[in-house]
Amino acid sequence: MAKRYWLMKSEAAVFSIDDLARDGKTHWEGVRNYQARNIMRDEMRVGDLVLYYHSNSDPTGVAGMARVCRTGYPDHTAFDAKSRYFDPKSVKDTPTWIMVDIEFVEKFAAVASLQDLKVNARLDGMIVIKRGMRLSVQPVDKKHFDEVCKMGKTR
DNA sequence: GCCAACGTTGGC
DNA sequence: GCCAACGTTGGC
Repeated sequence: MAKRYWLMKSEAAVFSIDDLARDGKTHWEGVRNYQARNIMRDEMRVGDLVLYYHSNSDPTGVAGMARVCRTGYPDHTAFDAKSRYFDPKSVKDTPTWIMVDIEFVEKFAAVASLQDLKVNARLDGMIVIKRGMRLSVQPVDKKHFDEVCKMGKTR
């Protein structure tokens, strides 16, 4: 199967590209949206590349690149009553929520800001720049992926 | 099945 | 901090 490309959002204050660089890899826990879950459960493969997006940040935008290193498996934080991601409706036999693991690839020289993504005609149609788009795990066309990487490396 | 109310996301 | 857009819930 051909390699696919994704974008994943994280609040920079919660877990940033610097945190990922420090730790090397991480569990992508806490996704509580069915569309995003379905992507992680059904579509992500080891080796797929990920644009690492900082939301609620200054600037908000793509801060680096990561790679999927483990395919979907149950998100254990949903079972933990003390976790902020606890979901009493998710039971261990039939887990509602799924996570993947991703590993650090690189931090961009400069954040490819949302503002810059929006004005780049080569990125027309990219999901993340659509108004009101909240999906935290989303597919990215290869041509868009390559263009964002170029922006991150050359600015 | 409809849809109003509610909670959350996330840009600004 | 504000608030628009969105997803989910629950009454009917």
